[in-house]
Amino acid sequence: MTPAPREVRTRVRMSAEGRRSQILDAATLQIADRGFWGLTLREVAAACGITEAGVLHHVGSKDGLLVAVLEHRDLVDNLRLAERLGIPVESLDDDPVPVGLRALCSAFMARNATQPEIVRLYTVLQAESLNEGHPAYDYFQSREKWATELFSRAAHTDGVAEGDVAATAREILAGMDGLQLRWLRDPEGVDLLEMWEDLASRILAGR
Amino acid sequence: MTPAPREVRTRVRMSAEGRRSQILDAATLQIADRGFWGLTLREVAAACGITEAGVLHHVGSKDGLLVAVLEHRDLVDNLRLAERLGIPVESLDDDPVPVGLRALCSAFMARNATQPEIVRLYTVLQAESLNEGHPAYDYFQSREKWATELFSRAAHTDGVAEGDVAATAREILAGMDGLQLRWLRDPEGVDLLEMWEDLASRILAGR
DNA sequence: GTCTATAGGACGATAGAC
DNA sequence: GTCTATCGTCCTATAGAC
Repeated sequence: MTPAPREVRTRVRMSAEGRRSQILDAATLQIADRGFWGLTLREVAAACGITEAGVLHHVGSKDGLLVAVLEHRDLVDNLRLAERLGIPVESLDDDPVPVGLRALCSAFMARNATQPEIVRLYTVLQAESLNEGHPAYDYFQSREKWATELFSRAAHTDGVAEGDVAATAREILAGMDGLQLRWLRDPEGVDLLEMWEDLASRILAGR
Repeated sequence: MTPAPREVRTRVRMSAEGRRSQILDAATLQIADRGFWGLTLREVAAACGITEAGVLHHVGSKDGLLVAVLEHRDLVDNLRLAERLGIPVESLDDDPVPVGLRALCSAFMARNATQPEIVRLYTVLQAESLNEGHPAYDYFQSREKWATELFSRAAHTDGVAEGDVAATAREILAGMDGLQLRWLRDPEGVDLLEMWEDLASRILAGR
């Protein structure tokens, strides 16, 4: 018997940037599937056609991979949101925000409806990171604060009564998360945007 | 130097029932902290003062442990809910339900407010199990169905317009999940029941 | 009912060659 | 920039003694 010839797979050569973004994409999917504790460098490496050492070269550590994924999402998703609103990204941080609460909400949900995998990523990590020991604990604490303030500013722009602003923002964020959960569990059976518009009307009625 | 005497720890003898319930309690806390993928038999065993083999003797496998935890919660939590409503557990399955929607919701949330660790358990598993490969996928699919039907029947009892029943139930469940998430992230900063009563009023206004 | 012992992998990470 | 090789650890599960 002649020994099977050592298979020399032609590996794809990539630029550092290209490889890194391929790694982030693979990790994003796997975190959405199994959360951070279920993420393995091995599977990410396999999906990219390189070794675990290769992955670590680009992101440093498993924690570093998570951070990189979240930073990348912040960048991309804020851009997509601003695009839908027809405003520059930076003005999301302006006070007052150049857009009303209802328009902001709709843009948010319309964007999310186009990327279920990303919504699932956030849903899983948001729950997992309720524990202080989770590497994304701080990230999600400040993300919640950021979102609350953004929606509060938009509520203010819309003329919602002063005392109601914080509660309104909280109810909106809560409703979004809850509806998205149901949409992810049964994407065919429910229409995210239709559910949202109905709930939003009720939350905002009379304020 | 005399060698340190071999420490013979007096192990606590327990009945099978007692040990099993100790195991379920320990697993409940760890799943709430790290989800199913982060759960390890080692830590559960350590918390109970026995070995991994000891844990497996009682629950068969890691999957079996998760199932046992969820079945135990169903039993206990439904009892606590029925108690608050002043009805027997079985009548939760009656049609019509002997209780109105608003009362059902309030009892639900009042019970949950007393057990944050359990709420966290469900929050984490509900997100993790969005993936079909998760051992609790089926459980949460049927739990969602069960809850939707329960709240729909209560809505019907309350006289909510026929066409609105399903949407109402969905919005209520979504709102509960979303508010609980915020409460778990900042238990001191927000009042779960106060937030809920305000949101519930808005969801139910005019139906 | 719980133990010891162990199998048999999977995991994250590092060092150093190419 | 990616590899091979390896370390040391953690993991679930089984077999069989006590």
